[in-house]
Amino acid sequence: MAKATDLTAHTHDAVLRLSPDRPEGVAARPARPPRIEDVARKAGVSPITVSRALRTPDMVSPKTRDRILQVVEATGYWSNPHASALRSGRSSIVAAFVSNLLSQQYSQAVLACARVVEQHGYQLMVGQTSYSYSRELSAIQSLRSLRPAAVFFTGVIELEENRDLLRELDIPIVESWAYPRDPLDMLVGFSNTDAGRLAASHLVERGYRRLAFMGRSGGRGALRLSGFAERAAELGAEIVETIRVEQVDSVIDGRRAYRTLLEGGHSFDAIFCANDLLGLGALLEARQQGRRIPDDLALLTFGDNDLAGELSPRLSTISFDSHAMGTRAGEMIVDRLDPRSDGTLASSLCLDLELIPGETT
Amino acid sequence: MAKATDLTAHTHDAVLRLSPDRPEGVAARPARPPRIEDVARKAGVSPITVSRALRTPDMVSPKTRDRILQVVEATGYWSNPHASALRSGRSSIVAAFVSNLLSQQYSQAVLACARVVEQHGYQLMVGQTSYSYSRELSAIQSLRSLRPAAVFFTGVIELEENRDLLRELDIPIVESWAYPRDPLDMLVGFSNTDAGRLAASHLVERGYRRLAFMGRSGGRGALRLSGFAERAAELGAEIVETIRVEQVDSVIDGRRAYRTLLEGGHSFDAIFCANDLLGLGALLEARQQGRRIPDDLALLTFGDNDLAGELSPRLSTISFDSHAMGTRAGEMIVDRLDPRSDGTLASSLCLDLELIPGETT
DNA sequence: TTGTAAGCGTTATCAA
DNA sequence: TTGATAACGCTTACAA
Repeated sequence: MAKATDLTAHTHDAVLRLSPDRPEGVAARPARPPRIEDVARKAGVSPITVSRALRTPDMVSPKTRDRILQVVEATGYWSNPHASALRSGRSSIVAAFVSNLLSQQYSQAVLACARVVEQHGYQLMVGQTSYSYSRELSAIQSLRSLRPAAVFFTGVIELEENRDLLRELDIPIVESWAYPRDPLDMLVGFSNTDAGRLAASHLVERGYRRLAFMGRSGGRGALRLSGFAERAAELGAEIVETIRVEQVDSVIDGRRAYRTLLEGGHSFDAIFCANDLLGLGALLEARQQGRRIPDDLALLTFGDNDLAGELSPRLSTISFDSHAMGTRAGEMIVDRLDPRSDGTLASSLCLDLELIPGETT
Repeated sequence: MAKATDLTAHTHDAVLRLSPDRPEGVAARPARPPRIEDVARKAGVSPITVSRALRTPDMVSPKTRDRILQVVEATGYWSNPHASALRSGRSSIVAAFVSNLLSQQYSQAVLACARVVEQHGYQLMVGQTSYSYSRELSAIQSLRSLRPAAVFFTGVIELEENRDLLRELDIPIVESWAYPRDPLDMLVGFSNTDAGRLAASHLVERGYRRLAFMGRSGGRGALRLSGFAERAAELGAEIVETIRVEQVDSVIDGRRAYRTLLEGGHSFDAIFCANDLLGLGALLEARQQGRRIPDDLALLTFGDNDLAGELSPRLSTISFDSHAMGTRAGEMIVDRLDPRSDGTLASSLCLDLELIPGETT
């Protein structure tokens, strides 16, 4: 790939420099940001009143409040989140932990969540847990002193010890991407078991009987497989081979999984790929190897990947709305954190799965 | 897409619950995390010595240090980042701002950067600026009181006022994704102008003369276009049409751009797509419309998207290593923050671009 | 090498 | 409705 070097000549980019109209004589902002005390002095009140004007405006008289807000505006005051967090024991940070930052689905959910919480004055801090219990533990450890306002996981916490630690944080927690019976706190999920069942139903309905499965070996992959196997058995179809993959970072993993599947030597007429990149990779590899799809081989994938519907043939897929998932998670969080909330927002939600038939089944 | 509902029955996921071997009689951890004072008391030293043992181990005698670290381990102590940041005026947060969180390239760079800084005890906070000056401003505003240890931008800061604000933070700043003459501080970039020039050279060399361009209308898109136009003119090729797109979120935008291009009515034999999703979309749309590639139409794209090389036909592309970019950015940051650094690490780097010929030119 | 004292900027608590 | 005071947990500055 690209190497760094100073030997080759590179053309400098003629980057646009926009100079705003800055009034004459206005000095550059001071290096030290204004403190609450500066605002208080200029508004002729005490610091605590400024704090109240910003945090609980109802407790300050409209006249005083307006004067303060004017000074805040003029000085560009922004409260120091560290001081605030230290004193109050609660920060304005919402922590989000993603199993894999490179996966578009997780990013999408996190981004949607960020949009919602940012509108309510919180900031999203993203971390990665890499599907690992130890990474999960150190992530949670750091939360203990970070004291975020809330946490959002793109997954559920399995390790009992980590669950205990999280409960002790005593903050809103949103788990997602599955539909367990006993979430830690709040949940925006979908049923992975149903995803597998739906896959088997669809494939059998289309006449396929010799089924293969490929998916991640971890938690949700296993759930999808169990639903798939269960339903296939009910319908009298056979699962001839199961390919488990440790980590999926790119379509290349899907190509590899497909080749591994072939090496098994079993004959199969359909594959359920319980991960979007695996599905994409399998499709590309199978086509390249000259398999006619879906005549020689049917492919059904799982995941909210917009590329599935764009390829030709369009990939049949079981999908859910990861953007909505993040939005709902954000809404649950800000609702729980809002003292004026009436508490009627559901704290557990199971999103529907949608089978989007393409041209591969 | 998927709707949320409570009407449909969903199968609960039988989520694995792992119970670790926890020694009998050991109480659950206290809800209040241990403070430095707790550690100090147990180790028989003063709090400041604990602080030094963790932050500047060389200043503490090995014997004392070991005793302290043992207590730290036993108690699960983790310093309160807010208190630390408040007192020292510097937090362990590295802020990263991405133009578009959904773009794989940016995520990849940010993730790589996160890996590096996390190994040095920093935590990455991700924000999005959405290619907008006002979002950029509010992002920078929040940095003033967050006092992060450093900032990483997947882009360069154009607005002079925002540049001033950033300079006043007086922390390491890494800009990227371009090669301006005057970076704010540190830089890991590549030349967008050269990317455009390289594209024109390649297409003309392959015999194409009637060229079209599609790209984002913003800063880097404009730079790629200018290099492309410049070089095309030098080589006597004509740019028959230019499609500018405001925002690119998915391959669908590329499909749309291609259709817009057709509506122009000009004839062209090659397109340079200065954005990977535009290129992917254009390829899919052109193929669907029955264009033979590259006989009827050549396609060259720009961007570090691993899918380009996986499709058939493989997309010819001008690529750079976004992962390396993030890694370098992280290395620059930790080097600058490390008091023991000898300061020999280059603070500006221009990555090479690589033309990867596929089957579309 | 270790310790003492003070303070970072905010907000909880109590008082007016 | 507003204010005085103290404290959140850590690290700087200085002293021993």
